[in-house]
Amino acid sequence: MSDNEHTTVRIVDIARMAGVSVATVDRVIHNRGKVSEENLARINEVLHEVNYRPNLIARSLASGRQYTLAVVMPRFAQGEYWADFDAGIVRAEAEARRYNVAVRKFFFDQYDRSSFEKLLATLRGETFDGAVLATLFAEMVSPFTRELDERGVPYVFVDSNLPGCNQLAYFGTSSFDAGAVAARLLYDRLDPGSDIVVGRIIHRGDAGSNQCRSREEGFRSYLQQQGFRGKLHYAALRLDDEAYNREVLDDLLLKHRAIAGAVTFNSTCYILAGYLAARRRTDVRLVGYDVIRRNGQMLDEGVVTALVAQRPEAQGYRGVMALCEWLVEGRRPDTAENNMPIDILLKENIRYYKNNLI
Amino acid sequence: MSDNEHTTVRIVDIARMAGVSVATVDRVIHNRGKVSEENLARINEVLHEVNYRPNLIARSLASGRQYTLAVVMPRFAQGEYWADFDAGIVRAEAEARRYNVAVRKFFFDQYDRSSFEKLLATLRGETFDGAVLATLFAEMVSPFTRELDERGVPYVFVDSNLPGCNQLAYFGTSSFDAGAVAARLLYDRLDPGSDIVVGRIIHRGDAGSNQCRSREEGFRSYLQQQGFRGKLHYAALRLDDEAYNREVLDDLLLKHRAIAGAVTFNSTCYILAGYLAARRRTDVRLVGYDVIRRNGQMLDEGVVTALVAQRPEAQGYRGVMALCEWLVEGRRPDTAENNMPIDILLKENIRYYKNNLI
DNA sequence: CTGAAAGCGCTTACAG
DNA sequence: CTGAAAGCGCTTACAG
Repeated sequence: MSDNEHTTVRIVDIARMAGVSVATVDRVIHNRGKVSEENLARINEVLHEVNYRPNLIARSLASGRQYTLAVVMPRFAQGEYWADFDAGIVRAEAEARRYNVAVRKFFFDQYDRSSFEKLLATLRGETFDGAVLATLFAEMVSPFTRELDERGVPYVFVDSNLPGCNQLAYFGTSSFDAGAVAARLLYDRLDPGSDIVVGRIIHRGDAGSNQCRSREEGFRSYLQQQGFRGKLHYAALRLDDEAYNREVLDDLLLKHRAIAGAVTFNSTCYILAGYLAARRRTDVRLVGYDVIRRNGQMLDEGVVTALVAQRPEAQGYRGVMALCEWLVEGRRPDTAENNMPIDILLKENIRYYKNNLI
Repeated sequence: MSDNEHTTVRIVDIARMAGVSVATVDRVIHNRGKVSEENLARINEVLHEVNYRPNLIARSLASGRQYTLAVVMPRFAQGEYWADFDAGIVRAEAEARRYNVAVRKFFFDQYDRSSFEKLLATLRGETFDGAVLATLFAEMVSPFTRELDERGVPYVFVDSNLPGCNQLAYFGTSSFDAGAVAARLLYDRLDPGSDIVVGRIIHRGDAGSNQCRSREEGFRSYLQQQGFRGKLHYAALRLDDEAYNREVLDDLLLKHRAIAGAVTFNSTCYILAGYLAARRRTDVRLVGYDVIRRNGQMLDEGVVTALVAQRPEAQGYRGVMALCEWLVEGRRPDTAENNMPIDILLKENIRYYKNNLI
């Protein structure tokens, strides 16, 4: 049928078939306009006929186009939740580099909404071709995405999803269902009449993330369905004040003798765990979120019954790669809402969870 | 320091710095020999000095080198365990294509060792640049790897690891610990004195995979540690013979009234589940392996208490990608033994597990 | 609106 | 042992 020994169809082949030059074919492929109607039609026809697939490697090499991605995420210390997310970003970065995609990270303080406000101001002065946005401060993220829409900058959400925005994709768990999972894990080990402590970290200017709120809703909803008859008691704890926390918890546990369960809806369950271990309250079952180092230790030691986790590395990795594929190849993610697996960690399987990176 | 406006150092830059041509630099980079001692030394020095990083995209485009990977795996029907593994292969294939790496699949019948024998004979007549080997028939895989070693063909193991081979890497779970996880999940819901049924599928010429053996060891070891006082009863079941299975199980459950738990060590726990559902034996807790469709359904319906899973897609994906990176970039995997996460699925979190691909 | 030509960074014969 | 030159498939000025 042809004297062409190439198995893959190249632009020159298209050009020859359509009787034009490669430059014209290129214009059509990239919708750059400036092509006569008839050439446009003919070239498109050929393109379809041979099912043309561009060689992305050649494209990348030739174009020399550099993309920059902004990753907007909480500042973190080693061993904290967002460090795992960052590990995913680092992996994606290495891969994206091959396609001339660079990653710039922008940090805010997750416990200080004004820091996020300031960061947004900074972002307004920066240029980038795509953004990965951690949605902790939902009320501020939403309006900011309008600006990105206007600038024509695509963005991806991670951590928790936001309705009414034009996100290219979302990577994270269903917070509501993650709440139900925690409830199941705790309730499996509880009498229906037991009470439960809910540990909460109080921060300056932090009304609690919407993720935590959704988790709690899911948690309560599950208990209700199962006929839970006990009560939930809130313990307002502090991040680095062991003595204070001890006092609060001593008080609470003394007052409510029916307490046999405990839960936190963010990654700080090691605080409650530390207390229970110190007081030798092996009668209280504790369930929390995220496999950060200190939580993992407490699970290992048997103080924590179970952890619910959300693959932060995968969220980071896939967030970056989704933008990368969109920019470089013009390929949209198969699914916009990627509700990722809700992982369950027990003493018996936690040691392998670090090998979690995709 | 330089009038060169390039931020990345290219081969021409190296050549200029060393006072040679690009061809000579290329020879040094690829150890092709035929370079004088002094040039070799000088070029290597420059290479180190500037920390040269080749542009892989350009390399790939220029070399046109095609690699072929052989994936040796069980034949499967839709909805079966190896279909999930295959999904990972397919994803990796799409990615590897960009680097001129092609994938060829070679199938055997996992329940028929002679089929594997035949396949190995076929493989001896085929040429490929790397292989992903599912190690179900361990006794035959080991000697075959000697041949691959001689041919200089790198290989990766999946499913279960084999000692004493030169595998580039292994991707799979620790079968022993996966056994302990199943035991924990079952025992959590059992009285220490209850008996347990172990469901086993009997095949022609199949002595049982070493993966199942290891899982059972881990399972027993956990129970022993926890002070389990009941007995394990084996039920020899058939793949597609419901009537037969019913008879066997009716018999067993009648004889041993203490049975309150059940387990299978391969992916066929839906068989036991089907029986329990039909007989309305809600008093028997069942734990099994792998989120194949029929198992997932039974978990959803509450017949199965928990499933233990091993990320087959990730195993396939990472197996291919590891070989890809080794061949194209000469980069070895960070770790040779990649014991992947052991996942726990309950009714409450299974619906998100399909979004498991990396 | 169109095409010839140079170039992306590397590899590969080929001639010496 | 060495280097000049062509080419991988695509993009990008540039001249018309």
